[in-house]
Order: sequence, then structure tokens, then C-alpha cells
Amino acid sequence: MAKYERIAADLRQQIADGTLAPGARLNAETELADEYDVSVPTIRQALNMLRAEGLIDTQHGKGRFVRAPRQRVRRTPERYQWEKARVQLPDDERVGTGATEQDTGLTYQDLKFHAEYHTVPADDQLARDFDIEPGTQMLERIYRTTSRDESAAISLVRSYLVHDVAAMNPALLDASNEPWPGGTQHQLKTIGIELDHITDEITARPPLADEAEQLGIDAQGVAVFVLKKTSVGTNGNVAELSYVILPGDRTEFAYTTTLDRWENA
Amino acid sequence: MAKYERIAADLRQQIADGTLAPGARLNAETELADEYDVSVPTIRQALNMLRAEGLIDTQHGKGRFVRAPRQRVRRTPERYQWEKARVQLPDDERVGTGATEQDTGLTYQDLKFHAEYHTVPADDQLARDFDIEPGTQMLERIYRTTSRDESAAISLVRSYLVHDVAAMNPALLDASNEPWPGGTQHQLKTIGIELDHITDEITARPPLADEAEQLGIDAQGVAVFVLKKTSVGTNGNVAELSYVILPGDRTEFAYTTTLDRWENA
DNA sequence: GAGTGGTCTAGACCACTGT
DNA sequence: CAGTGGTCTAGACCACTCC
Repeated sequence: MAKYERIAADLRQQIADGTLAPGARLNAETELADEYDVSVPTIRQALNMLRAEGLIDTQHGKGRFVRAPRQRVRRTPERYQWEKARVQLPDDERVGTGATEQDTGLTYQDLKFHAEYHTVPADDQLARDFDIEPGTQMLERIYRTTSRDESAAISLVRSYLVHDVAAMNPALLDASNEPWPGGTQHQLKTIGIELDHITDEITARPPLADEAEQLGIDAQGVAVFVLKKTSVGTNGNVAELSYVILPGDRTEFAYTTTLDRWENA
Repeated sequence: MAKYERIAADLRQQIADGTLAPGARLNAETELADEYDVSVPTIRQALNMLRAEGLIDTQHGKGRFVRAPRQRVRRTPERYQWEKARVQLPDDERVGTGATEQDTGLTYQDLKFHAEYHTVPADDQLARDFDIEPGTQMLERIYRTTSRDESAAISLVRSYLVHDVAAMNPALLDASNEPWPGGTQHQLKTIGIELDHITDEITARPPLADEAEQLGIDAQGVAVFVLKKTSVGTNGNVAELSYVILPGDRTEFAYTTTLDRWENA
């Protein structure tokens, strides 16, 4: 076993058994190098492993700190139905049920919310998903939701609508109307679209540099979930499609499948 | 921008635009150091980034190679219902519908299959999930499924049954009966259990060292999915619980939620 | 044996954080 | 200012792969 592996294992153990409690600062790399009687780069290699595992957090100029295990936010598809039901409520009851809540699964009042809209031509992937011609103008909506407590974003969302369809209600083209009371499903209702079903497709990949920064993930190690959410209207057309980027260490998905009973049971 | 970042970006670009095609070997670190006019450790830092991103594969003594983008295996909950329906078919039609297929979502004939059974006491987590006393004897079943083509495993499964419940059919205690025709749901039927629903809970984390090896993931970078699958019988009790470890770069989950129609629509 | 990556050293200089 | 981590150098030695 290599020295750096042995050192990493030792520190990992100390974190696991509480010798190094969450929030505690590790000794400086020069001190650790003395303690373990190795060179500084070797210590750094060990510490990089722990960072990749999400166990420690490094802060330039301050030190390395044991990370508190992140509380996972549970995301279930029940809220799709919940949001759909709320669409029919009067306006004042719909307040606080914005796209934020639909796309993050959170219902907190204390969120910082950022939205910006663009018009972009459909690339091949979007064209396939919407069953439209490549180059068709799309309304691209970028959302970033941040808890007031933390600096890190909870999710990054890229949402797409066919521009000419959205334009049937000009209010939908104006980002300053966000967060929209009632969320995307209510927005769709204003242009005559009712959703039939929503498909979630979940993959994982390493975060891009800017995603890592915005989500408060140390660049190496922790992955992000990419949730591709496809909303299909009762007419069979894709009404909205969004990519939700979620931090891999703070997210949990849960889906329940109910099975048909055996006939002779 | 640091040198190693610039070098990584340059190589990333070459991989993206096909200058470095999948399978191609990168120049040796000493050659790259000459080309970019930096030291070898700096080159190594750049290459470690690419490895963490899953773009290259390093083989000790041979070189570094551009990884082919992995084909993702799509995993949907439809097969739970599919497997349940097949339980009632006659034996000869059930062949090839083993736990493997249920837990991996694959139906290939050409799989190498490994199973081993243990008896272990329930820890606190298992006790909570099964609603039993901690320390209750559990039948722990470890599955590892490997495609005949590749050396890497497709999934690693840890499955739990209450030992005394499984023991009602002694054949269920013998690992040499795996792969069982009809899979777990048929095994449960032999002890009088019909499933009502199955809940999938999905998280992601960095792989453990042995998981990375078995799944053919380079230790750093690519995450693993942990799918916790809870199968609940028609009596309301948890019948079986399994943890499925899936490679983050080769797995995609898809779940569709059908929404109720608006009454006045 | 020649070539490859894996580990490790002993430093240097810079950028960021606090006092 | 002192202390921290981030970057980078120029080498050494070992383990693995292939011929």
C-alpha cells in the first residue's frame, strides 16, 4: 500500500470515528508532512483523495476542513401531480408554487431566485425531443435557486419551450414574471396545454467547472445528477423539456412502482 | 488560467473534435512535457483531470488512451411489472429471467453470473427498513453480473431477506440454485409472498476502491449510483431489500409519471 | 531491455486569508 | 505580516507491459 494511501486511510478513519469532527480543521500540509514523515506533495496526494471523496473541503489561505455529511434533499415525482392539482386553484393560493418548487422539490419561502430568458435555435437533440425542425426558435429559460442560508445553489435548471407556442401568451416571454405563481404547469395552462405525463431521465457525470462553483462542490470528486424532465401534453406533443443539474451529494430520488395483482391470488 | 488547466483544455478539445479519436493512445508524459514545454508533474496534473472526467483511461506500462463514450444502460421500472407477470408462467418459459435481469435491467443470455450467500445479523438500518429487531438473522445475497465480452461488472448487488422467512423454502438458502428462473419475485412466491409495490431510491457517491475495480471505473472521477430497492408485499411488510451499485457513466434511469386529468378539461 | 505510468522527494514561488 | 494552500520544477526509483 502506497504511503499516500495509508495516510488517506488513517485520516479517513479519524473522520469516521469522530477524532476529526465535522468542521474541524486539519493540520497544515507541512505539519502533516512532519507527522507522517513524508514530503509535502505526498501529503497533498493523500488530501486530494479525501477531497475527491467529498470528506474534506479546502479553503485557500485558511486550511482544510472536515465536511459535514450533507443532508440529502429527497425528490419524488408526487409533486408533479401536486403541482398539476394546484394549477386550478385561485391565484392567491398558488403563490409560492413557482417553477422553483417544481424543479427543486422544495417549498421554502426563503429562496433566492434567479431567472433569465434567451431565444435560441433548436439543436439536433432538442429537435428530436420536440419532434420539430432543427433551428426552430426555442425559448430557453435558465433558473438558479439558492437557499438564503447558504451561498451554494440548490439546482441549476435549463428549460425549453417552443418559442412560437410560448408566445401565445406574451407574459411567458418575460423573465421578470418569474417566479410564476403555479409554476410551469400553470404557464402551460395559459396557452391551453394540459400535461398527460412527465418522464424523468437521470444520469450522472462530473460537474463542469462553473457548475461545481455554483453548486458549492469542490471541483474534483462529487458528481452531479442530470435530470432530463420531459413534459408531454394531452395532445401527445412535448410541451416543455428541462435539464436540472443537482449536486450528487445532496440529492436523493425516490420512485415507487405499484404492481398489478395476480389474477388468481 | 494555470498551465495544467490550459493543457487539459487543449487535450479535451482534441478529444471532442476527434483529433484524438476513441481508443487512440496519447503521447507519453515525457513527450507531452516536451511538446507543452512544462515539467512532467504538470502534465500528470492535466492528465489526472481528464481521467477524473472519464475522458481517458490509463494503463500502467502501456499508456493513456481516449475512452470511448460509454453506452448507457437504460433502467426503467417497467421490468418490475414484467417480472411479476412472468412469475406465473410455466418453468421452461421462465428460464433466463433471473435475479440478474431483475436487478440489472438486462436480458442477455451471455452473462457471467456470480452469487454468494451469507447469514448476517440485521444492523440498525436494516432493522428499521424491515421493521424488525436489530440482530435478527438475515440472508445476505451478493450478486455480481459480468458481460462475457467485458471484464468489468455490470452491477454489484447486495440483497437481503429475513432468514427465517426465506428458510420456509430451503432451496432459497442455497446459492447454487442461482440464477433462479424467474428471479426474486418467483423466489418470494414459493414462500407465499406477492409484491404490492417496489420503491427505488437513487443516490450517488464516489466508488469504494473495490467497487471501482470491479466495475471497471478508474478510481477517481466517475461516481457510482446506489439504487436502494425496497420490495413490499401485499401484506404491507418489506419482503426484500437490495442495494444495487451501478457505474455512473454507464447507467441511465427513466421513470414516467402519469398525471390525472383535470376534471373540467 | 526499452518504454510506460506510479510514487516520492526537496525545494521554489505565488495567491489568498487572517491579524 | 505570517501562515495557508496552489502551482510548478527537476529529478529519482519502482512496477508494469511488450518485445
